[in-house]
Formats: sequence, C-alpha cells, structure tokens
Amino acid sequence: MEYRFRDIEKYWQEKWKAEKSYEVSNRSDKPKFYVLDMFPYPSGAGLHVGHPLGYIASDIFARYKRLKGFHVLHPMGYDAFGLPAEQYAIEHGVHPADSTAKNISTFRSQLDNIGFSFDWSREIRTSDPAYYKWTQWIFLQLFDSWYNRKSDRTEKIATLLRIFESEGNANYPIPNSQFQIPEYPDVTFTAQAWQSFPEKTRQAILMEYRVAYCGYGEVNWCEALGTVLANDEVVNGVSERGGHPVVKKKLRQWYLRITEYADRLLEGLQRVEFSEAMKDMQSNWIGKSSGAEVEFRISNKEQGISNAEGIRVYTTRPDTIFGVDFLVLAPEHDLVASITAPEQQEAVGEYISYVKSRSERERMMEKKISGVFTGAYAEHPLTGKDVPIWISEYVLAGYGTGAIMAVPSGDERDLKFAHHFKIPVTNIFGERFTGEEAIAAKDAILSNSDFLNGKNYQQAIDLVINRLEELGAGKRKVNYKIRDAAFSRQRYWGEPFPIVWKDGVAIPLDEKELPLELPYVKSYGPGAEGEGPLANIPEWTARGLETNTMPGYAGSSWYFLRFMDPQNEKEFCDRSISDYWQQVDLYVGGTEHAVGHLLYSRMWTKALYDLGHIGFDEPFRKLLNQGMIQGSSRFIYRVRGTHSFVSAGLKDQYETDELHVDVNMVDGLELDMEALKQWRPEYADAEFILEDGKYICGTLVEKMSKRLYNTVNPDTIVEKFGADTFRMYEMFLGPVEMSKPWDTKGIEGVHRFLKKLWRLFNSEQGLQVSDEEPTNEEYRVLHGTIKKIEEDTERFSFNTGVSAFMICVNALADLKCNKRKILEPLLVMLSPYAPHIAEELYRKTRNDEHASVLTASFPQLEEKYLVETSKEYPVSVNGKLRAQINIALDASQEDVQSIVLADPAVQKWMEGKPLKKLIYVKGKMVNVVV
RNA sequence: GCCCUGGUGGUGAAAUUGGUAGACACGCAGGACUUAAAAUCCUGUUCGCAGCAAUGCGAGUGCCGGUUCAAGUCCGGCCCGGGGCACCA
Repeated sequence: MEYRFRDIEKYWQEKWKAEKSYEVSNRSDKPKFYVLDMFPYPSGAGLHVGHPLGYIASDIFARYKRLKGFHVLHPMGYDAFGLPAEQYAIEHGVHPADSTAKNISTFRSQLDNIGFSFDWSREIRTSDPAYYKWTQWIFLQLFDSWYNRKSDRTEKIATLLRIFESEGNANYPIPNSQFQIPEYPDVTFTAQAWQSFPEKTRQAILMEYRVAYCGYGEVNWCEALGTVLANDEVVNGVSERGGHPVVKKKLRQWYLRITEYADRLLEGLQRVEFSEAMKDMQSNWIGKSSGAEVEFRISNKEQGISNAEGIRVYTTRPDTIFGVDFLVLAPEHDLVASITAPEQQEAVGEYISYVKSRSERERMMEKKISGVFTGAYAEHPLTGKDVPIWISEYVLAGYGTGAIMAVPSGDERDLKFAHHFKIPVTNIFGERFTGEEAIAAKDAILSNSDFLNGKNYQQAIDLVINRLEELGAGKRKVNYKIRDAAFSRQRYWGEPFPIVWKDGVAIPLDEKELPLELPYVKSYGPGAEGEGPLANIPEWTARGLETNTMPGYAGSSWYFLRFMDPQNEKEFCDRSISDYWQQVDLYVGGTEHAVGHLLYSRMWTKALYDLGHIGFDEPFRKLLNQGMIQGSSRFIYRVRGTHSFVSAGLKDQYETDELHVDVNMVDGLELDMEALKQWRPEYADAEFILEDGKYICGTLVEKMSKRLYNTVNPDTIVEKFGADTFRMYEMFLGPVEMSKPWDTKGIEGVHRFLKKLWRLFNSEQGLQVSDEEPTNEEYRVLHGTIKKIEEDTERFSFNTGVSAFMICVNALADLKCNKRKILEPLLVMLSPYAPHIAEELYRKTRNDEHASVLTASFPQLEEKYLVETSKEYPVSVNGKLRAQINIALDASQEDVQSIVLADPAVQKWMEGKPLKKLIYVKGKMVNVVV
C-alpha cells in the first residue's frame, strides 16, 4: 500500500476537529506549559511559506511538551485592527470588518491544512467588541493610575489625590513631560493651594501624572496616511508602512508614560531568556545614560537678564568641563528668543526658519555643519569665563535639556563645529590632543583642568559632580532616549477610547458602558485638522466622545492574557486562571517587534502586576526569534523596444529591461515559456532568445512579497507533498533562527524519508508489524534516536532532529526491522514533527480504532542500550591519525597504554622514540606524543 | 561611526563541554530492476597528487598570528556579508 498522504491528512484533521483533540482545560494536576506564537495580522495576501516557519516550530514544541507530560496551552488568534484593512476600505469601499473577516477565513483554512495543534476554542480577534471591551478596560486602569517613583510602582490616582490633599506635590514632582501646557502650573504646590484650584486645573495637573495621558506634543505626522505614528513606526524619516514622508507636528495626543518604566524594563531583561541581540536592541532603545546636569548662568549683562535664568545642559562627561569652549542650544530651545543679542536677531531668525524648512529626512541624510551665534554669553560655573552661546540643529530639542556644553577637544562633533566656525579650542588632554582628532577615550588623563589635572574619567567624574553640587551649579542626572509612546491614531479601524470630553476635561466612561463599540461608517475619510473619521459622525461628536482610536499595539499588548480565559465576560482574565498559566513559557516570533510590541506588552504587564490584576511582571519567559524566509525572485530580460526575451547568460549582448516573473512558472532557473505566454496578455506573442535550447532566468534573494511575484503558497506545497513533508522540510532547511531564501529543491528528500518510513510498516500485502523481541542492535538504534530527539527538541534544533529521524529510519530499513517495540516509540517521537503519518501508523500498529499518539508519552530512554562494551578508538601520534584500536570501555589508563603501544601500526610510527605522554580521552580518541 | 550576528564542499547545512571536520539532505556521476518511464534500491562524491586497485600521501572550516599533545570551536589583529541604532551630548 502506498503512502496516500492526502487521504491520511484529511482524515486526521477532521477527526481532531470533531473530537476537539486540542482543547485544553484551565485546571490540571500536571505542570503547565504555555507556548505562544506572535499572532498574525490577517492581510489580504494570505499566508506564504515564510509565515508558518515559527508556527511549525512552536507546534512541534507544544506537542513535544504534551508527550512529556505537560498541560500545554497553545492558542492562536488574529491581530485584526490595523491600517492596511482601512487603506483597502478607502480604495475599494469594502468595510474593514468585512475584509478582515474574509482574510481570517483564508488564514484559517491555510493554517488548518498544516495540521497545527492550536486550541481553536480560545481563538480571539482584537477587533471583536467582546475582546476590545477589555482593551478599553485596561486603558481605563492606566488612565486611572500614576507612577509612584518612591514605591516604584503603578498606583491608583486615588492615592495621588490623598497625597495632594495632605502634602501637595513637593515630594512628587510632575514627571518629566515634554507636553506641559503653558496655562497650567509647572510648579510645586502645597496642600492648601491644591484645595484652592478649580476642578479644571486639578484635572489638568492629574493628567500630567496619569500613566495613560493626553497632552500636546510634537508627533510624527504622516500626511499620506493621515495619521500620527509611534517612533518605532518611523524608519529613516519615512513611514514604516508605505514609505511616506513624516514630519513633526504639534497635536493633541494620547500617550503611555512608558518612560517611567524605563529602569524596570531594563532590569526585567536580566530575568528573561531573550537573545543577546534582542536584549541589546531593547536596551539601546531605552538608551539609559548617566552624567550630570550643569547650569551655566547667562552673563550678557547688557541685556539685563543675567540675574534670573541659566542654561541647563546635560552631559555624560562632566569631567571635561574645563574644556568647554561654547554652548549650543537646539534651535527650538525656549531661551533662544530671550537671550539673542539685537545685532544677531536677524541671523538667528533666518537660521530658525532654515531649520524648520528642512524635513526630518533631509536632516538625517545630509549631516551638514550649520549653526549661528546668538550674541549671548554664559558664565563658566568653575572658571567664571565667558562662554559664547550658539544654536545648531545638531543639538536635539527632545533629548536631555536641549542644550549642550561643547568640548571640542573631547567630542568629535564639537570639534568639527569649532573648526567650521573658527572657534578657539581649549586643550585639556595635553600632548595626546593634536587638534586634529577629539579624544573621546575614557582612559585619557586630564590636564589644564584645575583640580582635575592628572585624573582620568573614573576619578574626575565624582570630584567634579561633588564640586558642582557644592556650588549649586549642577547635579547627577540619568537620561533616557526612550520617549513616552504615542497612543492615539487619527484612524477608524481601531479601538475607540472610552473617554468623553467635557469643557476640555477627559472623563472616563463607566465600566458598565463598555465596550464602547466602533460605529459602522460608510466613509473613512479623515475629519477636520488632525482628527480621525469618527469626527465625521454627528452622534459620536454630540456625546463628546474622543475621536481618535487606539494604535495597533493596544490589542496585542495583552492578548496572551486573554487566551487564558477568552470567554470571560466579567473580567479580562480571572486571577486564579492567570495564576495557573502564569507567564508564556515559550514565545515565538520575528525580531521586527523588538522595540514595539515587546516593549509595550512588557510595560502593560508591569502595570497590571502593580495594580494587582496578575501575579507576574514579565510576560514572556523565553523568546525564540524565527528567521525570515525570503523569496528567491526570478527575472526575464526583455530586449528594449521589442517582444524578444533573452536568456540570462546572453543578456549582456543586448540592451535589456529586467522584469520580475512569477517564480511558480520557473523550474529551478528554467522558464516555462508557455506559462509565461499565458500569464499576461503582454507576453502572449513573446519571442525567446535561448541558450542550449532553454530560457535561463536571473535570480535575486529579496523579501517574499506578492508584488515581486516570488511568493510560494504553502497550500500548493501541501497539495503536492502533504503537510507532514512540508512541516519537516521547513524545519530541515536550517536553524529556525536563521533567515534563508525559500527553495523547493530538496523537499523530495524529506518526502522520500516519509515514504520510506511508510514502507517499514507496509508492503504490498498490507500492514506488516512483528511482535518479535527486538535485537540489542535495534534497541540501540531506537534509544540513540530517543536521546538525540530529546536533546535536539529541547534546544530548538529541529533541523538536526529531522536528520536524526532520517538516520534512524535508514538504519531500521537496513535491518529490515518492522518490530512493534521499536516502531511504536519511534512514531510517538515523530508525532510532533509529522503528526498525521504518526497518528495513522500508530493506530494501525495498535490495530485499535481509538489509539492515538496524543495520549501516549514520550518514550523513556534506557541508557543501557547506549552503552557499548568496547569501541574502535582512533589513535593519533602527535595529533595525526595513525590507527583504529578496539579498547574495552572499562579499560584503565594503563590498559589503554599497553594496548595502544602493542599495536604494530602505532609502533611503526613511534620508531623507538621515547613516549612523552599518552592522552586518553574517554569515548573520543587516544593521542600518543613522542 | 557604534552595537549585535555570521563566514565550513557544487548547494542547504552538521560537529552540544576544544578530541577522527563535512553527519543528514539536495545536486551530480555510475550501476541494478524495467520493453521503457516513474517509483525504488545500491555505489561514489572536500580539494590536489600517486596507483589497475583496495589504498597511501599532502592540503583544507574568510585572512594573518598565538595558546594547546590537539583549534571550525579559545585568544589578538584584519577582511567580507546580514541585522539593529545613528547628530542621543
């Protein structure tokens, strides 16, 4: 009987579904294990062969853990809110809810084809009101919270109110916010003052503390998409999606105060198993640096402002303070207008408008040295000397204080600036500084620096900060690059905010009013200036409802919790259930979410933990990043202005245009010319210039994308070879973490392996399984495989795992072994990798309609079958392989020595030279040194 | 520029703590079965040299050097590819 994979796979997939084989309860005596994939955005393009890579890996691991006796939670759902569905709606008039539902059903049928063990009864969609009710609820918790720096926890606003009422805010200053609204006080107030504030002022002050807050801020505005984007959605000054230009704009926005969690987000990284690269990416994004804030008093007496204001700068190198030759302010800095000398007014004004005219992108592309002198001077806090104040675009308003002290001898950019504007440079590094290159190294010894002379960075930094603190001119300061996360989008297809605006005050909806459902609209056009489509709905605006919606990462920041208790209508997740499932033990997904989704969900988890809703503060215990499967594109070359296409090897003889063709029309490199003619009308009358009678295509590895005609649909692979072959082949391609181009060549090898396995059981006469007792050799093959599969699966080395099965089956085929006691454990081990064939054969060997590998256990390893009594050891003389000698495994060092030296082959190589040393590495080799 | 990765046959890749480099598979070459094809099976396949042959000798994991009886693996310096960050003071 041949291996009829289509029938087998169809049968088992239906059986699993009918019997709800993969549904899992929330209670068990077994230890738990939670395996989760980053859930997909259901795009219109459907799945290509790259998507399932991670799902297959996680499915193998989930199935493996079940066999190992764990109670495994392995759910799947859809990240269903997002921009592409809305863009599609604008272009095609299809409501996002409809196109999303359609896409989901395509995804589902594609996923079902591959035989995953997801518990579909737990499916969630972030766009489902029953789901986003709780997204809105969590938002309300964040809105009703503040971050208490003293306790280092998220706390209820009520505790802050009590503090304000009893002691004012002297001990709890307004968190560093870039969004202070001028008409409200950015000051400390007493308890009495608080009592006297009108409600509106109180609310405005509270807003400055809330974890989810609304404020005016510079945001990344994308005109083409008509929305605001988060920092991680902007790449090189253009939008990540679509590549549209992005400009800075001041708008009213919702934010998450993730900056308050920066230290805990860093600390938490030490407690999770993420790759070093991932941890680095997150730490760099958070960008913690420590240094000092130093105040320079303005000394330009003629302007009469010397008494009040000073310029605060942030520096990580306060030790170089004696090398300060000038200060530089960001052009947007608040003090620029007030300190500029009359004679410089015009130049400064011109410079500021020049900077405004430059887009973010231009600024990044061409790093020009530019700037202008303000005419003002500051007083050096230690030397009292006058220091000129400049403005330049290389100083960013958003980082530190928006002002720097420039030390040209210690900083490359400052030196270039000094050279460009011919500002004299003070040398504080003695001979080491030649004037050509700045000395940034921390081991440099300071000179020309008063009390810091002869000191290095380590020694000087404490001395100088202490001195500055004594003088009241500076203090220790930690800075972060991370910004509060923009949390609102001027879009339709997202969660509505459960917020009503009344006289400029944000009032949360009552919990009972949730979910606040997204209204059905006919037009998705933007509202007035910076407002979303919801602003066009009279009933919506009449209630004063917020017209922005939440960003894509809102729903995905907590979905792993909802999977634990997906149908709960009373809570987002029952505490006793989340106490059972705890963290996700294995989280599988791509690296593209390193600084977006992964940071946000970590922050939400910490907030929910602080507020007592869950019992753990890191969502993901271990993260496995699967690589991308890239497309291997194929090109044809059209001779310019003709219908002739020239084969790749001859294209240099013509002037040609390179055109993508569908990879599915190309076998290896050879084009199916008939298929091309049928493909599109413009190719119907194509002519070909061939080499060796074939048309050879050009190739390039690039991203797998419909647009490049290099996508391969898993359905076609499954149709041709079966799901088991597909699963094993994706794993066989290489380590899961690695990116690699898809190449169908080679899938035959895996398919052959499954056919060979099938033949071990089946001959023309039907099933042939023997109850004979296996030989020791057969047991050795089995137990060697058990050991290997267990080790490989545990360390996610699925590619070598697949190889181990091949080696095992080859050995059993050579031994003509069809013994039940060998084959059954083999099938159990194989079932995570190739579940359909394993089930089919297992049931047949058991001769029991109800037998299933799903209720089996991973076979127990019996070490005795791994042990051999003696072994052929390689013997090397001076590191060169000279002989193979059979040595008993329990032989002592002395025995080994006499056996080895007695061997004629070894004697020949020693030729009477004295033995210096004999190294016996057990189980590996023997090395004789002469 | 900074940080993180990786570099091994014609190809995808193995080698878990330093211990016979190239497992496993693709491709290729030859053979068996077959009228033929498909399917299946067997043999060979890092490179060079010698031999009818089994085999022997030499070289070999990006390059140069070091540690070690022994290095793909550890250390130092360089070259190249991939990913991330980028006027972050």
